[in-house]
Amino acid sequence: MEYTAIRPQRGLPLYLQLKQMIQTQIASGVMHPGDRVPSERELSDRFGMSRMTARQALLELVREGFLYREQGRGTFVAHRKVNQGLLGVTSFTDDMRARGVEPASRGLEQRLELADQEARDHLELDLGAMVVRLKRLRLGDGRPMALEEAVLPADLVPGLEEHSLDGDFSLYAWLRERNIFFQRARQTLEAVLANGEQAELLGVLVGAPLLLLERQSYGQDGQPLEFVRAHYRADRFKFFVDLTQV
Amino acid sequence: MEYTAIRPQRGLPLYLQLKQMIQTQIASGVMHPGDRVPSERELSDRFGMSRMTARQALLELVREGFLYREQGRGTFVAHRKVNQGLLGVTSFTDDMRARGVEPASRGLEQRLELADQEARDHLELDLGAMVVRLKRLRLGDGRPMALEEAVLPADLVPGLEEHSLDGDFSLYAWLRERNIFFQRARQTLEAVLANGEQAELLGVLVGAPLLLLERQSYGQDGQPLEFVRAHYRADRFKFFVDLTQV
DNA sequence: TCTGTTCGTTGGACTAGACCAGAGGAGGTG
DNA sequence: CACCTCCTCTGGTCTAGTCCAACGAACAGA
Repeated sequence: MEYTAIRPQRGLPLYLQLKQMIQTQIASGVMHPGDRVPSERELSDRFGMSRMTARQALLELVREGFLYREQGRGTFVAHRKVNQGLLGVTSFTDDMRARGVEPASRGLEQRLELADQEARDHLELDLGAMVVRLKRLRLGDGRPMALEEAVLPADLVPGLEEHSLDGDFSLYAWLRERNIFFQRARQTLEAVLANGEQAELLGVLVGAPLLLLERQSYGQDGQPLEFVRAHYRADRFKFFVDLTQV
Repeated sequence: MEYTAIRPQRGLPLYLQLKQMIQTQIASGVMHPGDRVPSERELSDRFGMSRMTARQALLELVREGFLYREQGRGTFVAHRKVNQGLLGVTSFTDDMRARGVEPASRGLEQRLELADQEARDHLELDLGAMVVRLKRLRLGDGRPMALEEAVLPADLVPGLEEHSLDGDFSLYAWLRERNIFFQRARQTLEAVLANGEQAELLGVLVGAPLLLLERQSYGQDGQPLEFVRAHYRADRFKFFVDLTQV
């Protein structure tokens, strides 16, 4: 753990500053899963805060899944990546890997464009705002699994429209590297029938059953970060949702 | 808020005792949604504990969705019932009501029986254990929406096998009244085709698309509480999942 | 070599205070 | 009457300690 000065932001609570510092170190790769985080007493000594304050930062990170604690041993960086940053959803990548299938993607569309009505509604943007639109074909072991279209506010993701979408590119990992985390999401899941374009790209017959997922994700300040619409091949896909009360 | 003595259970942390007391009062109907809970200072005075200890109990209940707080005003009993007790899933009842459809049920099977292999696996039971099996047809505005089969350990739900399943009976409400809460759940969702029995009961053609949901729920001690397998009419059903990082 | 015991470290629980900021009611003033 | 100020209540943050329980390493003895 780096020895950084703490009071960089006046006005922001101490425990939040410490929390963000640790969160950044995990996200940036300074600390790895399994690494021990300094103890409550060590942090409070080092940063000149009381133990309860350091404790509050650690407990929040534990609740959010970034750390885990073992009495008598210490506090450690969590292995599971909180399902790509959001409790409860399993991402395409996670789900595929969990079933021993190698995930990949093929970029279909990728452009910076003027937000249309639907995008403005979902992302709470004003007329004239720009968005980045990504359309990808998701593959599992090389076979088509899903068709996914994501729209993000352009000013939040500069450079995204030029990044390669092929191979094992993960949008969530890309965002995480830039310290953009999801805080909340609203997702719907339903069954629909494949239209011509979808059928062709996914390699099924027109009228085949597809799982349609729509997700609206919000960032840490509550601002909309992305809107996703994905069509999954019903015969090759099953959703897992892990739900925790705490 | 009732003035109950606090140290009824030695060994159990004070803040957990307070938390359980408040939780019980909400579940039992002593306190209603919107009611103000005593302030941190009032609770600490009344029960002879420090403010931080009372605070810990309140904050945990806030995190679990039973209470909400407003700075300068107070702490209140939450209106939303955390989606029938579990963050993230919308229950059949909630989802129907949200769409302005009146939910109802028709009991199909209901019996106390020896747990079969599958039930023992899902509920972590020993050979010879008994389970309660409930099979219901779920209706929305009188029309068939889903076929639901739930299996619960018999010793945890005495009397359930004799309770009427028809009308607006809610299993989760029944459990809540007995202070049985879910703590964790694992759910899968996939698309399947209707077989003969399902098609007849749901009023669709054989081969029609259905959404198959399987859920395994765990109680506050981590013991399995129920296993549910439900088939939803794809044309009439859409799942909502609200996901929160905190 | 194995088997306890001791001891330092960690997280868990708890105390008794402090100051701040937001909400809202009680009064006073125009 | 309408408006403003002040005072009290609330939760939010923070301090500087205490004692306990679990873990594990170092150590001592059979």
